[in-house]
Amino acid sequence: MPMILSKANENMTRKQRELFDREQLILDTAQQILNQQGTQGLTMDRVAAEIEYSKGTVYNHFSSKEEIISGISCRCMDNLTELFGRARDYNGSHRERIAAVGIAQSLYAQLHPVEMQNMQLIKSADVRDKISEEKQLELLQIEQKITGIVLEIVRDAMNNGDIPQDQPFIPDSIVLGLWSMGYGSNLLHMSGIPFKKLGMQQPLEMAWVNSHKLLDSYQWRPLSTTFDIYALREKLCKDLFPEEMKQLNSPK
Amino acid sequence: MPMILSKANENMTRKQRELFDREQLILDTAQQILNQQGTQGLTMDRVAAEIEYSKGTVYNHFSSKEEIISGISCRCMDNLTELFGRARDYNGSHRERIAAVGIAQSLYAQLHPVEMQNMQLIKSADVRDKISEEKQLELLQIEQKITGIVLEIVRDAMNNGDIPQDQPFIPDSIVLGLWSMGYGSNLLHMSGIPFKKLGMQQPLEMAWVNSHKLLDSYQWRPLSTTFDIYALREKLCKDLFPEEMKQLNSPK
DNA sequence: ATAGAATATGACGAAGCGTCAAAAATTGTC
DNA sequence: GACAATTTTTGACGCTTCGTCATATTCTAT
Repeated sequence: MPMILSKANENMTRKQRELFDREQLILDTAQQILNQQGTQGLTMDRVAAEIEYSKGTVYNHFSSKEEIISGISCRCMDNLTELFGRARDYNGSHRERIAAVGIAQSLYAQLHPVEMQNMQLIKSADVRDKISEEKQLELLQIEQKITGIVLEIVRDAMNNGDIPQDQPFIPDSIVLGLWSMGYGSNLLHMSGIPFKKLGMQQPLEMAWVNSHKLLDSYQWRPLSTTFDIYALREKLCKDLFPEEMKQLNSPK
Repeated sequence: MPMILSKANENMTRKQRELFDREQLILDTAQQILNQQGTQGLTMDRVAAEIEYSKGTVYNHFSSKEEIISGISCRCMDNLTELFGRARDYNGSHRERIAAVGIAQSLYAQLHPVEMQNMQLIKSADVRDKISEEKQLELLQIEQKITGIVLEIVRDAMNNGDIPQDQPFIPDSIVLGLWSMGYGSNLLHMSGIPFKKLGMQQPLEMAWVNSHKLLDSYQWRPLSTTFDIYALREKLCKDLFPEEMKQLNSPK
């Protein structure tokens, strides 16, 4: 069996580089199919045909369809991590940074809805059981990395005195609160429930309001009662995610 | 083709009653398989074998596997609705009632994890596309019913003066906030992420805390700073969900 | 009792997954 | 450069499941 490398490396032989490149090609192709035709449109035969190799070769790289999907998810989560990283490194108050994380998530969900679905899909027990131990560990590590970024911002804010420390479970509860809210909003956003028709606001829009409500409740200063959250959003979008905003607003 | 009724009715003929009963039998059987063997374990052939009819007969009732799953989800959502109804009808403050809704959701998630997964599964685009218009409408209507219960509690609270009305988007934003948080927590709870190992709290536990934080932020009186949320939880569990608590604590 | 309608059946074709023995390509050695 | 050993590729194959449909069976009403 061939040696497959999931991470690029300096001293790879030509052969290894070839294999690595093909692995990326498979993921690229699969992702494209996924975006165009959804999960059912993604079949191993189709991927094989598309990359002009045989099915067996595809199986040399990924032992199942689920492995491919989780491979795609890993890359997507890396991309999301990069956006989160920008938020963490933002030169502003901690409250602004944590807000930027929320924007990052929302932007990503809007720009890459299919990928977002996949990230959730691989969390379901059925799919997870079909993924190898290694891939599961890889996913977990990325997940930890993302959580770590958020946790770091919260801890820094606490050390900086922006959040009073008189409450239990902080910073866990803040992280989980924001995480749940963000996740849930995304899920509702993609659920196809016609909120507009039902005379309700959009979940993603409300997530922005409610996240700030939550942070206010933890007394994370400056409180949103002292500034305009929509002005902040515009500022952060412009400062941190100009490219993403352009993509979002351009006619696809 | 046979006439299939999804709703029970007073003046059904014997034949219609038979068909209706069989439809329930199929759903019961499928649900059992689902609980024991997961989504992949559920096949049309297996259902047919189990109910001792042929596959064609199963297809006379449900035109695809997804239709069965959404049928199960409808029944589960009805059950959840019943729990929510208890919360709404609770003889206590509005804040206590909305809190009871949160408990209802959390209890249901713990008692019926597989069903909860399914309710989320049918929201994914892939599955939704395979469900008939009628079933989608039925799902939407139940969803609206559930939302309506929560909305009703919030509106009553506002009319009662428990929530100040100086903020925009209320009550939408409260409903969506709680909904997102509840959904997200469930998703994380079932995601298999080892929060305990990572030194973090359990999502469902944190959802309880964070929901109250959110309500506090909307200044929904009485504020959680004036009472013990854990004592409240115990009281509500005892008053409203004694049977469910017993099930939860009994060794399955 | 019997015709006609309603319902049940399971063999069948299609599609997709994952495997594996054989074929092809690559590498190393003299 | 020839040749053996190893690695890689291939696609036909077996298996499972879905959903269909012509045929068989059962029911109903006269």
